[in-house]
Amino acid sequence: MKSRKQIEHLFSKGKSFSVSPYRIVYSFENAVDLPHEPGLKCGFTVSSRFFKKATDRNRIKRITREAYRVQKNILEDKLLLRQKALNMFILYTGKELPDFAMAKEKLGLILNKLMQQPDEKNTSAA
RNA sequence: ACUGCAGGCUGUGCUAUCGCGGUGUUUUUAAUAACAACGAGGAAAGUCCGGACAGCACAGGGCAACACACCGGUUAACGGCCGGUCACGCUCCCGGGCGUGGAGAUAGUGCCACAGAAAAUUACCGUCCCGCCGCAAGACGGGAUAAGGGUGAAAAUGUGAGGUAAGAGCUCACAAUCCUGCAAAGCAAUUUACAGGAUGGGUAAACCUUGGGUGCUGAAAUGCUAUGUAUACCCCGAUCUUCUGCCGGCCCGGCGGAAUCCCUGACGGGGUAUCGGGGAGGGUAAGCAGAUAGAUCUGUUCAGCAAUGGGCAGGCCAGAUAAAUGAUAGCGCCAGACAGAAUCCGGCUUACAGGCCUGCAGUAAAA
Repeated sequence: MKSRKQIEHLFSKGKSFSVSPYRIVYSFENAVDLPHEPGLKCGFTVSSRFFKKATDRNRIKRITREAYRVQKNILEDKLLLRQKALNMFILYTGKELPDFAMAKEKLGLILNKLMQQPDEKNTSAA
């Protein structure tokens, strides 16, 4: 996610949940622009309140981004199947530096949880 | 070889797979895809100085504010750097090395804790003289005195002699510091020498004085494009779509008459502009420029003690905009410190595991 407007919209209107050191803000949209592309946009952020050094924040974002990249294709397939777009933001709320194995495990849990969210939304909207 | 000091350099490497950023080439209508090379630092940090660049302001001068202050050089500039000079301190193998500092305290005002009599026209003790009382010791009163005591970070330049009632730079000799003049050396700071004068506590990161200097704001600067309320509103100017009479100080005003244009089937009703400039408000949060070829980098050579500068040859070396360097596996070692570009440079300051190099000194061994 790169657009300031989309991010502001996401944080004001989106839903959220937490998985231990992470907090996820997400919002499903109707995929109208590109029906053959998975409309999955994601951003990452770390609070400078807990990590004052820029190197530490970069490290956390890189590890999280890599853990997301390795596992994201299952979510893309599911979105393509349902013709939905998903905007999401992943915030790191922990206070200690994570390692990659832990980040991979947690991102797996997060993606699984997101896979089940579209059903809920469709039923509630209907 | 080890130790210490000083200075400089470096600061995980390779292979494979997957992935990220802009660029180039090819492909595609385009999106895109494939391939290629490149892709954080010595401090990118703190944002402390100085510039470039941009916008605004700007006759000249003054006031205020701010920082600067031995001399010369260097530079785009600097409070940086280099070289020199003086004072003080530390070290020393006594040649030197290192550190700190440098307009003015003799323009003026203020301040100097505690202690001490007194912190700048100093009299507590002491010393001396006079008066008075007393046999005397001495007490009291008046004066002189900065030699001695004690306090302090600091006490009126130090030593000796003369001098005196006792003393005092009061006088003299030597020494110290400062000022003035002058000679020699040096671009200069300054050094050396001579003559005359003075004896004055410290503090200017207290106010202040002197000198030369500084416009203000920062890339969220700034310029352009697109979208759009919008044929909106207000003001000004020009052209014009009107002509004419009366009222009114004037008018784009009011009343009357005549004519014309547009919309509407018509009565009727409505409209009557265009262009340029400005004001006030709203919307968008997109793109491009700024923005990465430069006080540039590498090598070499010349000038210079050096900082630095010139010449020649070659190179192009991050450019994002929620913001790119990661993951996995293997090998290697001392097991990877401090730490992440955001307009760009020159410095300063601070942080930093380990490794390497140079110089000096010491110790030990060998020749």
